[in-house]
Amino acid sequence: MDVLAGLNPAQRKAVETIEGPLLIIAGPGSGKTRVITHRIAYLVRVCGVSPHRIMAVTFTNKAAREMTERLEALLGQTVKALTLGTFHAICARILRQEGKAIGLDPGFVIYDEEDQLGLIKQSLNELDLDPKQYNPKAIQSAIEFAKSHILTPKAYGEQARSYFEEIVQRVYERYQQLLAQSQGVDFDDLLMKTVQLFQDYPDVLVRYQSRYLHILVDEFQDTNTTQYLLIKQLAGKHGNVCVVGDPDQSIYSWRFADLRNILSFEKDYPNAQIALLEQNYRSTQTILEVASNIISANVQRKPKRLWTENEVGIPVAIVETFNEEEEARFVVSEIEKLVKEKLVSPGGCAVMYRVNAQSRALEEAFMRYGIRYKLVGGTRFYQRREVKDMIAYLRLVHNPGDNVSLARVINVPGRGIGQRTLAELSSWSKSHDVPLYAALKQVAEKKGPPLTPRASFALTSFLNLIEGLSGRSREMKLVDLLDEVLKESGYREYISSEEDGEERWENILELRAAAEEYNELSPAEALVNFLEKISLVSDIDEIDSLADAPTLITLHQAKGLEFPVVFIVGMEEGLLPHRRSFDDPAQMEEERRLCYVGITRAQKLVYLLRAYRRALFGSSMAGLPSRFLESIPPHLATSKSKWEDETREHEYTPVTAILSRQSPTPPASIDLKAGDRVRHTRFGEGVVTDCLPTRDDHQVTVQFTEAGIKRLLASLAHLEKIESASNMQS
DNA sequence: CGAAAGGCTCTTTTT
DNA sequence: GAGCCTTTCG
Repeated sequence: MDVLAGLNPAQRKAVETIEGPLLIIAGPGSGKTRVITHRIAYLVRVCGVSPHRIMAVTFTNKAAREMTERLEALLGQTVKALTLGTFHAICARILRQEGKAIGLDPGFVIYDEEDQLGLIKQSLNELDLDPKQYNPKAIQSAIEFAKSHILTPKAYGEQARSYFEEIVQRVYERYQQLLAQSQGVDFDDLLMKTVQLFQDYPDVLVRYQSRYLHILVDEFQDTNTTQYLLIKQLAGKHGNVCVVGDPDQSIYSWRFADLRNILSFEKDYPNAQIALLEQNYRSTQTILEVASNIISANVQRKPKRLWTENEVGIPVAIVETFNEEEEARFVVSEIEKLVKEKLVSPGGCAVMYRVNAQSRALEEAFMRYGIRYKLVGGTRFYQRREVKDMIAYLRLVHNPGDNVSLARVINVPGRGIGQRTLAELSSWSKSHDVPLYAALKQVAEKKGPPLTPRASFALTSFLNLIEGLSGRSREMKLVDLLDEVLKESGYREYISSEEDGEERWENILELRAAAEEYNELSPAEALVNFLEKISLVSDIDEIDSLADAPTLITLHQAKGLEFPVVFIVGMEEGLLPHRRSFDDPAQMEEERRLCYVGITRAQKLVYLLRAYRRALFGSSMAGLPSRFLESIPPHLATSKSKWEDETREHEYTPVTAILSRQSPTPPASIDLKAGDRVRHTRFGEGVVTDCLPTRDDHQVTVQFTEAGIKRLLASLAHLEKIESASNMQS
């Protein structure tokens, strides 16, 4: 097997350069995943590197899974020895192994953002701070900022510049104490604590440094400072670090991803080599040109020239509707039309938007037309209340010290344990410096806080419930334990009495099915592995990703995907770009990148829609067209207003008509015809074989001496006529 | 203790 | 328009 076969020169360089630091700048659709997998295969197959000594970091579990599959297909063997996963999963593994050194219990729980917010509110409460004055979400974000920069509460306090930041420091401090009490960590802790571990224990670091001969990081433009330092630590010995990314697709600065990581990689690694992947295999020339025009307006950017050998394609459609309902109707009926004409399958269409709230109008329209659709995102599976409740029970059984889970389910289903009782219990446990669970035990022995007999009884029966489950958990299959929890806690009856009980019950069954995969492991192992998996996975793997239906997705989530046809809705000032970015040029550039990411997902067709009025957050408001639309050269687009003036509809040529048009509108004159000799900056010299007028341009077919036959758009290709056909004849 | 009612906020969300 | 929180009342 030749792992270099079929790669273009730039890709080849990216695969073959294995010594020292390498920066791969990979434009959209440039075969990035292919390069990464081939590179690993090259290391293993050609260079004889043991998979055990390679680390590959991805940002999502999905990406990790896909990479594993492609790699196994390429190598024809499993790659278990390879360290391949997300930053968080890799760090969690290291910390379970080595965390004892920094006082971390190997059985630590990983709390998600909701748990995190709960702990922040609790901290505020304990510090007598008003959550109305100090928004818990803002504090959550500030703590995330701190942890993304390896700032401990103390260090954060030292750099605090405002009163709010001082408040944050106090909350952060308390919050960490609460986490420690429950032997819990949050997502950011996984990264920060690993870096700290390596900082404080050089011998541990050396072990890992020595092991990893080669390190690969995907989506490098979205790494934060902590992740950057982690990679720097790990690569500290061998220095073979390969990072892959595209600054133009950096859209997570609000999670403190730092574009400087990729922009200044060469500074930090002076001997770094660079591979530029600029050939696009995904989109038409027109789409690529539109995208390039949009992104070029950014100032904070290294210029990059994307090109493609794909066909010229069709102008993007800019459509204006009266409101979001009409916008949605247009999308749905257009999809229906395209599908009917067999131009695309339903699953080849995607509708993208800035905020999740926009999906509602679309969903309604799809439903009204009776067309199935796939909604990506929304409330994720493991975030659902009932699923989290069940997980909390399991966590509690596994680790009774888990105060967060205990607080979550102590009165779910209702057992008459109200706020009053809980406050009593928690203040008692705080003053005696023991976990809530220990306080419960004291209550049962009548040594706890003074409570009414009623409350006392309720607490004791909850304790007995958990004790009983814990006792039996050691010899039960995970699924049986789950069933036991459902039965003994009364959750089953509770759920069926709920509003949408049926749906919630089905989610529980789904969780149960996920638990069944752990049947072969010992009860203890099964529980631990199950809990680990679900805390690091955001969703059950796209359940009906196989269904042939259009996808509804946010622009953020669309990164890394591709579709033949892409609709971007809500191209309005305030939405895309989002109003929150108005006063910050850096954020405005990120909005632009977001738009760029959306457009570059498309292979064949792009529709950009905007509504004159839009109902969002209750009220309906008129909005101006997005400034990003102004970056699109008019000759690359067709526009249509569906409402302002019905006569204007005639200006718009439906895509279907363009696709099937035989005799086009009379084009503007052009100075090229068949037989002309021309020169192109990239392809060199050639002869025009055909010149076909399009809507307001010309598609020129050229037989190049070196590069073969290419179809080019006259306005873009900058063809220089070097010899006229008539001259040759005369 | 818990249900009902009114007030406030509101982006994106790989882990 | 919905979800979350606080307040109020039975």
